[in-house]
Amino acid sequence: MGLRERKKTKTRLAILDAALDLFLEQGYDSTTIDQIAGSVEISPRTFFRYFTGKDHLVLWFHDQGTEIMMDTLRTRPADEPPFTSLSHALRAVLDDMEGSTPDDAARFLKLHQVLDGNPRLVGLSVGKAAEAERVLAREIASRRGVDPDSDRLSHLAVAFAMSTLRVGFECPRRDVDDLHEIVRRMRETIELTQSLMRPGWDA
Amino acid sequence: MGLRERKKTKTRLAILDAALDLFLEQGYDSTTIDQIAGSVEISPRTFFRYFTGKDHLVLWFHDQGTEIMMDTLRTRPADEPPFTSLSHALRAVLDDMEGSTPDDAARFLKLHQVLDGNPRLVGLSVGKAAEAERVLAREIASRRGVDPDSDRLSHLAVAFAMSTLRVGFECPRRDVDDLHEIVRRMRETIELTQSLMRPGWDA
DNA sequence: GTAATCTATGTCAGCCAGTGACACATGACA
DNA sequence: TGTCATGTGTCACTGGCTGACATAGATTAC
Repeated sequence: MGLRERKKTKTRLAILDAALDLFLEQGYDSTTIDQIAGSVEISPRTFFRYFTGKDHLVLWFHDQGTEIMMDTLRTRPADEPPFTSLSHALRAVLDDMEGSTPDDAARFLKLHQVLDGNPRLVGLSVGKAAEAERVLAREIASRRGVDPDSDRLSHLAVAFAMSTLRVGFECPRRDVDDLHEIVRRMRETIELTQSLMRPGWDA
Repeated sequence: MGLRERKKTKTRLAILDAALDLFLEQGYDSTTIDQIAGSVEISPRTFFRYFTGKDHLVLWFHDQGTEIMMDTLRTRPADEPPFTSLSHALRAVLDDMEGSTPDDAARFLKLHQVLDGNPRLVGLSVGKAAEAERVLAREIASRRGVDPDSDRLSHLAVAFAMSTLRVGFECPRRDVDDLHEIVRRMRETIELTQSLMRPGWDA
């Protein structure tokens, strides 16, 4: 990896860290792009070359998450029941979280805090997830050999899977200072969901 | 109802109709507040006294929907299983839709079209619904006598209910020109969800 | 009917997010 | 070392949104 590349990832992380700290200090809404750019000594214009917008600072992990899920889905056997495949995909995301570096873990915890203090951001995050849902649902539907646009079961399965992850993520409304604790609750929630469904519902 | 009041609702609907038409003509993103305000001959400043922002023009129905759901929930017996109560709440929303005036129905169909052509707006809508979910989940949890902040079953039940409504709403990806058709599919989806769950799962 | 009041609206000035265009500087590579 | 590619800053601009203030219109009391 060349110097250029290294510098870029360094800048990207610097922006992210500065932004998360500012969000925690003074709130998301009252933090301006100018402030963030100022604290890492780049021009505001440059900020937008690293993140598509202010939102992106708080939604970037979706990019990673849906990529992992799609990759996992593709490796699962085609005749596996959809929700089983999805569970594996969910767990792959959680595995990735648990394997992250201490720095990444710290970022994730800060992000969790920021989201926790701002319902509107949670809404944005859910909205972002919904866009991913459509992609996943199409994948599931085509694996099952049904119409990707109108098969309700595929869409429901994906929606339930994402809801599960989300509820697991936000449900401990108290302060959390450990990434593994969060992941543990998300795993628990996956099992809870499985126990709520009729056996073979997604066959 | 005084003259003042009547004039206000008239203006509100005029704004909404003008906006929806503009969105359909030239797209949501390329329509400006100035254009909308101009076409109903009010100042842009006044626009923001009727709608909180451009988003609101496309999310207003959530206000109505969650209000109906909350009202319905409160009238249900306290010992009823949560998802049963929620199903009634969902159906109350659908009943309200079916009972709407032809003008309202037309607005709703236009809205459906606008959303259909813009994934980002769907994301916004889902995000808005997620904010309502929290309120509903707290209501459900307190009815069940459990901690509104940490009871995962309540949150899951609400999340599943809202997912059901959403999938029913968006799943017919083709053109729809009949409100009843949409409502019918949403009802079908509620029943589909019920058939997927383990009997007594929410007891 | 008139006066006092309350409220909806328009005007103005301004902040912040986000984008395109262009010039410049810095790393990559022959 | 020179050439090319790519990242960065500056500038100018659009559009969403808000606060402050003055005014025009509706409401209420007398």
